[in-house]
Amino acid sequence: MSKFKEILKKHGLKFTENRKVILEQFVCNNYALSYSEIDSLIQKKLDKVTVYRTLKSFEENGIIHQVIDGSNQIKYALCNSASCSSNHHNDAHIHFKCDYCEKTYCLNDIPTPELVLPKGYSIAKQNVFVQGRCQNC
Amino acid sequence: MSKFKEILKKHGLKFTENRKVILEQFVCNNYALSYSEIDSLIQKKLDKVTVYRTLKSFEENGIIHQVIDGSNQIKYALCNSASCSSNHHNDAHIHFKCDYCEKTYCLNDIPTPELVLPKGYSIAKQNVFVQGRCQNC
DNA sequence: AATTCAAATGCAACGCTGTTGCATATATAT
DNA sequence: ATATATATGCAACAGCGTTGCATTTGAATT
Repeated sequence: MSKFKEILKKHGLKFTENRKVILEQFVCNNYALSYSEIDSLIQKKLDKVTVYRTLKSFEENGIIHQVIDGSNQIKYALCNSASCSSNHHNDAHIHFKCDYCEKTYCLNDIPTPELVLPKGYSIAKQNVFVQGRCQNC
Repeated sequence: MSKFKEILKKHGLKFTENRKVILEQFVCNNYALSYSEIDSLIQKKLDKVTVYRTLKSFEENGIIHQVIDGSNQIKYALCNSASCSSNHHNDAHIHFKCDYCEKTYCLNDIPTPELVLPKGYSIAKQNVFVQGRCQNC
């Protein structure tokens, strides 16, 4: 069984050519992707509805997670396979957006810091992203 | 001189009725506002181009700063008057988005934490926002 | 108070993001 | 080979944010 088929199966998704093509982009690129980036990267021309729905089902099944980087587009990146499964995400790491190459990377090894908020606030989720210059720029 | 006129003057902007109306929303609401929220809050019907351009000039002149809260809309909140001026923002505090009332607040007293990144990354700006339940919900 | 001029505003038009409803195609289990 | 649930594509739509251009207006000057 191909690598991509395996990943899809493991997360309870049918294998289709379109899903393979989209998943491949996440596996082969180590930065967060938006719809428009995926559309540019792939050869096969997919309807945008297909892409958006595929992204949503990947997210719901623990394959990818949303990455917020202030771009006003929804971006996604591969989950750290160990920690995420269907309907239970665990992506509490920092994201880094490079101001030069404009790519946003998961820093999977850097957890989000512990914060203390004023009385009355309860924390459900933390989002930390850092802008600056990346290793390659 | 009215309060609003004073603020605008101090930041080098002409006083206009439209600017007054928009600035008023930021002064009277202690949470971050998007274009559509401003449009709903104000009585006078303004062209959206005017609102967007006003927001941009407020930002450029140190009156408001962008607030990223994963909503995929540009939001802004008043700057802490002490620390921001034209073309020099200093808003390194945490933002809190309430999952219940869906408002995003500046926690001006909670600075963004110090982070240590892997070799090769340099930090220009940090963005931290926390989701959860706010004081009022 | 009238004049002037740069700056602010409004309008029209546009491109992009993301979504919904519905008809058709396809992966997989039988 | 067949059946069926699901994936896909198409059409249409609503909202965000921007640009170009013509008009209006704030405020400085006379």
